Order: sequence, then C-alpha cells, then structure tokens
Amino acid sequence: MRSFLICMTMLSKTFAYALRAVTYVAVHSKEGKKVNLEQLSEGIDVPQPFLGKIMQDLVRQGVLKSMKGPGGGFWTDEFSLKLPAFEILNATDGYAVLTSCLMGKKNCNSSLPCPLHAEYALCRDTLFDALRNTRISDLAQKVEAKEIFLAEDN
Amino acid sequence: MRSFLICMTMLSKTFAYALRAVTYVAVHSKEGKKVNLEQLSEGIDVPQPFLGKIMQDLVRQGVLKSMKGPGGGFWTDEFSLKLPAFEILNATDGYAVLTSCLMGKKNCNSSLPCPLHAEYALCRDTLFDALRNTRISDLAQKVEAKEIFLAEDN
DNA sequence: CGAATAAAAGATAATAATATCTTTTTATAT
DNA sequence: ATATAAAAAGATATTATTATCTTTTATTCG
Repeated sequence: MRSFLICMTMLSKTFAYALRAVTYVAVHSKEGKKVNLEQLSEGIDVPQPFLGKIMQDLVRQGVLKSMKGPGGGFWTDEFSLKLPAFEILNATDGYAVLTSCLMGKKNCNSSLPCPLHAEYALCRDTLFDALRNTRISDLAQKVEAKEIFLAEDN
Repeated sequence: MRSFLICMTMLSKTFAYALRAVTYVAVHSKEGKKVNLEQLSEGIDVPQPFLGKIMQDLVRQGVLKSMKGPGGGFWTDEFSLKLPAFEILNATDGYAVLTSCLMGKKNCNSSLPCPLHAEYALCRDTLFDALRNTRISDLAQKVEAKEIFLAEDN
C-alpha cells in the first residue's frame, strides 16, 4: 500500500517517468537487450500499470519500439536513439507547456508582454534548448558514464 | 456556464491567478484605492469564489492586506510592495517546485545528478532569480508603463 | 496446434487541482 | 442598534492527473 505521490516538478510526473523509462530502455538496448514492463517498473521504480500506459503512448508516438509475446518488450532502434528528449515531452504532456505564459495571459508576446514575459521566456527557452539538444542516446550515455541509477532513490 | 480551464503553464493556475491578482491590487493601491473581490475578479478574469480562496491565502501569508465591511477590500502597503514575486509563489504553490528534479529523482544533485540536472538547474535558476529580483512594485510599474491589462485576453 | 508470455486496450478507482456555493464574522454607516 | 457591505471560513462539486485492474491481441515455443 505504498504511495507514489512524491515528486513535485514543474512538469508532470508522467513526463518524469517517461524520461526515466526511455533512458533505461536505451541503456539496455545498447547492450542488445529488450526490456519488459516488469523489469522496467522495478528498474525505475514506477508503478507497473501506470507505466504501461505511458509506454503505450511512447510506442504509438514512435519514440520506442515494442513487441508482444515471449521474449518481447521495449527497445530503442537507431532512429529512436537519435531523437531529442523533446520528443518524449511531446509524446506525454505535449509541448504547449513550453509556449505558455507564467501569468496565464492568452496572448502574451514581446509586443504586448505580461510583466514577467522576458524573464520567463528565458527560463522556458533554457529548458527547450536542453530538450532539443539532448538526444535519447545522450541520456543513456550519461547514465552509463556516471553509473547513475534511475530509481528515484538513487 | 463558461469554462476557465484554458491556460497551461509549467506552474499552477493558482499561481498565475495570484500573480495577476497581486499586480492588479498593487496598481490600484498606488492610486490609494482598495479593491474588492468582485472588482478584482472582473479585472483579471478569474472566477470569484476560487479567487476568494487564493486571496485568503495571500493575506494569511502576509503578501496582501485586507479589511472586511463596507469600503473594505484588498490592498498592498509599503511592506507588500517591496516583497519579491517569489513570495507569491511561496504563498500559493510553495517553492519546492523550484528545487525539484525534472526526472523525479529524489536525491538529484551535482555530485549524483540525473542526466538533465545541469540543464534543468539552469532553467529553474533563471525563474528563481526572476522571482527574487522582481518586486511586487515592479510588477505594478510594468503594467502602468506599458498599459498592459491583466485579463487573459489582453 | 495449444500453452505460455508479454504488450495493447479498455474500464474503473483514487487523489489532487480547480471551481462553486453557503454560512459566518467583521467593519461601516445610518 | 440595525442594516449593509465585504472578507473569512466551511462544505461541496467538478475535472484532470495519477494509479489500478481486467480483458484482448500478438508472438514464441514446445
């Protein structure tokens, strides 16, 4: 009866889970292994049924590959590995969050800005650039290089 | 029967509403006027009952002053005007969101970082700095200077 | 083929965020 | 003092997000 409501990020938990999941799968794909849901769920410490839904989306959006049946599971091919992390956001939350106004103004832009427009644009762009410039293969490589684990506690 | 579920920001709608509300009140306080809920709700285009709750919090946390009764309402005193916008975040969402990990790692730090730690830290810090360096009086001044309106559509 | 494995899909449940409604308290003015 | 105005407080409703459970479909292997 454990609770999974722990983290509190500016973006959704779904996206955080998806980032961890894709990274985990990518690391194992480089070793030529497929990953199944049970293993993944334990490896990144995310509840299996919910993770299943997220994985479905990621496959549907072409971020990951999957196969059913014995020996099946999820993996990244060459195409996936080259995708920017931005595509993970796109497949989960959508990218609208990166074009929004901090103060909730509908038409906030540089010619009619809210009082925090310039500052927040800078913040958003920093994240946007990071998600565009970081490929899935980079995520995997960083995990390998630093021996970081993807479970929340590690 | 209108819907208010429109904006989609990285932080909460509550925070977006609070920013608009405090700014609106500050502008009017500079003209020596108190603002009541009804006027405020129309001025910034936020549903009155929900806004009422947010205002309660802001007053309780010392960001705004209020008075009941005829001629009552909300206002900012000299103390309020000097507060950084960060205090508005603190009074609504709390600031934990500015110390979180994008990938949901519990202990994410520079010595054991997630693969996006450095990049996301930059993003968070940009926002953090903006919220610390912008005072409530600055928000009001920008609205006055640029003749911006605080309703979503404007 | 039939049994077993694993993802996909569909349906339901719990929690948090957002929104509304009603009653109470406090202040003002007559 | 009484009526009125306005915030505070409390209770309830709606919607979105997160989480779970069950059934179906695809694949492999004996």
